[in-house]
Amino acid sequence: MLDAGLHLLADQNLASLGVREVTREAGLSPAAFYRHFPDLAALGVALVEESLASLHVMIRSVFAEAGGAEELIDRAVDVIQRHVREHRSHVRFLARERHGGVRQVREAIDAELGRFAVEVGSALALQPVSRGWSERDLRMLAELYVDHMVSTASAFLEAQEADPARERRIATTARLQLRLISLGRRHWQGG
Amino acid sequence: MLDAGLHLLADQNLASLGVREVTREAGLSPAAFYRHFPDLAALGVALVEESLASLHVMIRSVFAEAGGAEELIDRAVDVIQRHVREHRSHVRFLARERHGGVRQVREAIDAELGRFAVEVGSALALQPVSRGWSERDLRMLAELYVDHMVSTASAFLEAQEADPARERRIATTARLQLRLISLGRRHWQGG
DNA sequence: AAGTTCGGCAAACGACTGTTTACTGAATGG
DNA sequence: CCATTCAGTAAACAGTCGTTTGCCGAACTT
Repeated sequence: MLDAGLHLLADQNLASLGVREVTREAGLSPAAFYRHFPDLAALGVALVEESLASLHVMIRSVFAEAGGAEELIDRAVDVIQRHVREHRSHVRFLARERHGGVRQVREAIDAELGRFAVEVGSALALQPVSRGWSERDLRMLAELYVDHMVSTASAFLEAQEADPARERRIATTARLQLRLISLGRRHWQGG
Repeated sequence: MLDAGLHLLADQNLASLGVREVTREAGLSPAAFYRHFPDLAALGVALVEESLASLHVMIRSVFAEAGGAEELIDRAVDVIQRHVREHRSHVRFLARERHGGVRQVREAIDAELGRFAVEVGSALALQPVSRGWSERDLRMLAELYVDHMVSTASAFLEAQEADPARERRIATTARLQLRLISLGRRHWQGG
């Protein structure tokens, strides 16, 4: 049933989804829906959880093996690109509902994205480059990285309908941007 | 009628909006809608145009008077914050429909955001700091700024429901991030 | 003054909606 | 082996929906 919903949300958004629509897609009767969810909002929240499970795995795989700044950047962009490719529907759902019409879902996504920033922050704190950085500056940097990741993922999402050239352009741009940020990081001295 | 739509889209998204709903809000009969738009998508596109008109004015006001990097950063964040405050509905609409369920609207927003990046790029090219920058690097930087602006505006949007403390925190973070980017810019040498 | 466009209305069409109810068979557990 | 939970069904409820049609007054145009 989650799969049915996700499939329908490919070109629709949660607020315009119908109970009957979902059950029809799933091959069930309308009443069956209420056996599993009270609301469509509840189904949305369930989809958020499903979508974000893989995200934390993803970030850890970036910082898993150490390496210079360049390798880290390349690996990060690669991981984002692959993640969008392999979890297209989930990523699209998150992008769409992040500012969508259903508050519960919006808040669930934002909360999870916040936890994500904290996780990135801890990983950054362990890098030698961050020696002497204040808590506040570290959090600011983590948020910058997360926002950048979100933007990049969105860009991949729109491109990745069989347009490899545009896809490569996005990857190149993302790498350059990360390199510029990394440069700013090395010359940072206090806020 | 545009106003009625915009008002309803405060807690809904375009795909779930109904013709009857809009006309009811506008105090007209359902049939009246079709005198002005063939579709609800058409109404959406009209709203996009209305929403983005003020954006170009806004950016020009940032670069209007010159000044050091610091003044520019402060002014940019100020302008974004004020813009979100004064055009709340329009900004919310853009954020919501940028990845929303109606393709025509999505594409209209993306196209306009692209033109926006070009405009920022030209402005950046005029700054002394950009001497020796390649076309590609300039565009990359412009996109980074635009993405950052979008993220910041979204953050303001969620906060600005009578939560001034969180609002200040966002402004501070945005300024720090821009300062870090500016730092990376000064030390950039070719891609 | 005559004609035409413009923006509005009420009414009607069938199709689709969310949700509740009462019922059924299969699995589970004591 | 009997009771209970689980996951499903069909049918019905009163609404709402998008869209078309025919009609009407006011405002321009010529």
